[in-house]
Amino acid sequence: MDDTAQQRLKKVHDTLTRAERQLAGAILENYPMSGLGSITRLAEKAEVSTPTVVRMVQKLGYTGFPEFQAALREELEAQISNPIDKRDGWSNTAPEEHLLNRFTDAVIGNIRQTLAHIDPADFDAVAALLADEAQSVFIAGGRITHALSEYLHLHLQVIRGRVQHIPTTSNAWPHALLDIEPGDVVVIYDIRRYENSTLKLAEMAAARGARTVLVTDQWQSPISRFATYSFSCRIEAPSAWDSTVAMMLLSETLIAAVQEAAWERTRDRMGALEEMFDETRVFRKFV
Amino acid sequence: MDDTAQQRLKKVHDTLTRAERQLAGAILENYPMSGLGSITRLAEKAEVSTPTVVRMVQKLGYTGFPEFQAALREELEAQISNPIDKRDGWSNTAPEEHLLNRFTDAVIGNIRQTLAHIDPADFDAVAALLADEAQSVFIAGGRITHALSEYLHLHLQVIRGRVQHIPTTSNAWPHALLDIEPGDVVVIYDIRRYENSTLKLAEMAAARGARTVLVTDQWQSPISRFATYSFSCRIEAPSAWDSTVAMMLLSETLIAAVQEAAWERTRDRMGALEEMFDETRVFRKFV
DNA sequence: GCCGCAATGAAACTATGATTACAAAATCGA
DNA sequence: TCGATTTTGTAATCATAGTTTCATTGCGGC
Repeated sequence: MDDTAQQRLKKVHDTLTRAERQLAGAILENYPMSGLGSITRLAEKAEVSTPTVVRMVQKLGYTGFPEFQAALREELEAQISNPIDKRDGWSNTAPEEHLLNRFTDAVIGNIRQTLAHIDPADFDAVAALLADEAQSVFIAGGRITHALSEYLHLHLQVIRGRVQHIPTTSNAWPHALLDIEPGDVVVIYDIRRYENSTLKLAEMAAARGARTVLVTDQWQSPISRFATYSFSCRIEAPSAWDSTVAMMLLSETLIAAVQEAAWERTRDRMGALEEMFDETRVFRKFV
Repeated sequence: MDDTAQQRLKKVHDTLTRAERQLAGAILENYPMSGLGSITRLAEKAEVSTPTVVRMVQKLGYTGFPEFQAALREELEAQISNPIDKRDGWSNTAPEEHLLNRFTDAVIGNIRQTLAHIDPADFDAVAALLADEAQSVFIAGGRITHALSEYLHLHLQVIRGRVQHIPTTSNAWPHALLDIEPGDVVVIYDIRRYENSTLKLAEMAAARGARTVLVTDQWQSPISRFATYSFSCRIEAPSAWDSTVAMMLLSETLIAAVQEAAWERTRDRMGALEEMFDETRVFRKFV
């Protein structure tokens, strides 16, 4: 039982209570610095009471806070005096070459590249477009990107009305086109291998006078010819498949921007949604 | 006058008295650790009295020992914190405070924290579990996480057979339980607000002898009580909603790991899938 | 050698930190 | 839904850390 405090924290993590977990999280957040101040500051930072801190460090096996703190200091000292410990990886418990670290490296690279290529003006313009209830919004995704399109749709639905999801994976999508009017916005996710149906959809939407927002990969879907706005995201990963994390990030950031632009409305709609959830909970109980 | 304590110590070194120099030497001896204990221990170690310590740190420009100590902590933190954090701005064309940069900052932080909490051994164990076709795999997600669960399901389907998706948002999920047998694996995504139906599902799956893999947020879904393996991901973001990017990253990394573990099979299945796509493309043309 | 000044630590004091006891709140199980 | 149990924070208590006061010591000049 002479593990590091970090190891002990993880080991007992499951047996901890809510407040204690919250505290454990705060300690691990910038370990081990946060544990070096007074018990009061640590408690404040974790938004728990000081007795909770005492109780938790005792669960960890220390006699009290000072002993815990002394242990932290020792660990820290060992860490600094040992220059070999570079802390390069993302998971410091896994070796550098572990897939967790390799994959994360690649994804962070993707994010960096993606952000570097996005024009903030375009981003803002698209956010404004999606926030404006004057036109309808249609969201379409392909086989892989279906999850993303669904995710965007789910959130936009809360923010505004007149949002429709078009899954191009089924063959019912042409029906959705009937509702598209000039000026409407069509958001399309399309990464390799680019699908025929999605291209067709973009083409027909453009023909009907819709404005198209394309979220694609770095090689650019053929749809970009029809697109009013186009964002290319890096999707490379050490895997047989591509990584859509960067696209997810862009989508979430868009959602946040749209929500910010239409906050009054969003708040009202969220409130109404909450109420409906509360009502339906009665039904859930019978399931 | 905002040098480091070390610089200040050297600067005023000549103007110090005998006992103070002795103290300064002790502090510099293993800087900055020795300054992080109590004033008493530092005084003892330097073989001077505590008032001497107070007087000297005041000569250094601090109001008192606590302020001096806080300065040391800050220096130390800056020293050990990961340089990747220090990046100013992800999109160099957008201002620092643009949502694109703020959101990405938060997400990168989430990823780091998430990775720090994941036990590589657990990760490997889950990957092996999901790669093994001996047992069936069931994947369930809630309202927000439905997209993630669908994404995982889509990919696992290519890698292996006997994978089933359970959308807990519909009320048909209890039917899926009929197929669960002891030893089967149930992957559940659950973030706040934790849903009753998902909890119920986990409970019933556990009762049927299934092994549960939980992907949850840092506050931990109540399901963790039933879970064989549990991964907590940071989901905080400057938005009215949470960010599931870290969960997406974990999911993709899992997919990559499973695919690697069962590469022969995956390759065959991917090939067969390609063929089917080629055939069905004929149908698409008529759409 | 004596005086005076600066330096220093002992001790008293104050403030803050850590712990404990207990009651309120939340959660759980029937 | 209600009672029992656990969790959690408030407030009181205790301990230690930090500061200040002041007497003692050491040192240089007269």
